Amino acid sequence: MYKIGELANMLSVSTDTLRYYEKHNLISATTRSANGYRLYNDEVLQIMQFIIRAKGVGFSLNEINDLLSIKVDKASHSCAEVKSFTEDKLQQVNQKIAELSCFKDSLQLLVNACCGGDEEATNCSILSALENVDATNQ
Amino acid sequence: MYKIGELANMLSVSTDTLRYYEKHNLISATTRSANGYRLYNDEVLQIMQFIIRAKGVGFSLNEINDLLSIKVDKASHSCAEVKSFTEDKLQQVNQKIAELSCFKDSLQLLVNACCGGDEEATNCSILSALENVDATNQ
DNA sequence: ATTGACCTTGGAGTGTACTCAAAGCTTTAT
DNA sequence: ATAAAGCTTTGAGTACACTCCAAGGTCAAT
Repeated sequence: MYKIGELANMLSVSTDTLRYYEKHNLISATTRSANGYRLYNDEVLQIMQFIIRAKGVGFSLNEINDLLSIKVDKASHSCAEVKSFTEDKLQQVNQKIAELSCFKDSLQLLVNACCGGDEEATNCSILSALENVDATNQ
Repeated sequence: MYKIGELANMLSVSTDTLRYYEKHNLISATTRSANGYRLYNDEVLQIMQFIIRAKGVGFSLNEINDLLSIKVDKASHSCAEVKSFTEDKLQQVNQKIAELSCFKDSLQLLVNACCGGDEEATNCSILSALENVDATNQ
């Protein structure tokens, strides 16, 4: 079990951030010690890693909350709802991947163009590089 | 040339947003009409599309500004700097793609598990699905 | 000529996601 | 035993990215 400072350290976030996420129901302390200190187990560590990743790719804390609340439960009456919600998110993720692939290709073009050929710099900005990528990729 | 309302409409953003981006040097009006109205050409449209995409995958306006300012210029003395900056961004993008791929696989697992097999729901949350994906993908 | 939809600027207000400070209790180290 | 570091809560402050409002000028249609 980790104290809040230990967990914060492992994740490179502040203790304030962990308390903020608790307040907004993204995580909760596994238990409290006799003196009232928050104690966390590895599951919370894992959830936090998920949250940090999801934030990094542009999901808001609300959206992350939605993602975390996805439960495929045999007994659930709302299985169809869960499925359609998850499918929506899947499509969002696919869209993000497609956009990032465009970025990647254009950045790669820039890297290749720069300092590569001495004589010609065919792409002089990320926009002109994107133009090339857009043209060939779609 | 488009007036601000026309451009905003094409992009599904507000005119306030366009003025906000101008104030923060992400875009600028191509010219002004005699009466002081902002007028935009297709280049600005393209830049805005880039900004919207980049925002969608988690880049801040400051980072987007950095991306937009990448210029591979034969005459530039800082070609090496540009190259290394671009390579850094490329790595960031690759990282984001890798994380999204994890998300994608785990969401796909959830979609498949839900309402698919009548008897078994092997993955009951995005976290347990992610566990499976992490284990097999890395 | 006047109504309504559009544009201008400047400045205030909002939501999200932290971040810091105050006042006080607990633990660890010297 | 005392100081430093770490924990608690509550509440205020900050940065980012808009979003809205006020006061006024412009344009197209009736």
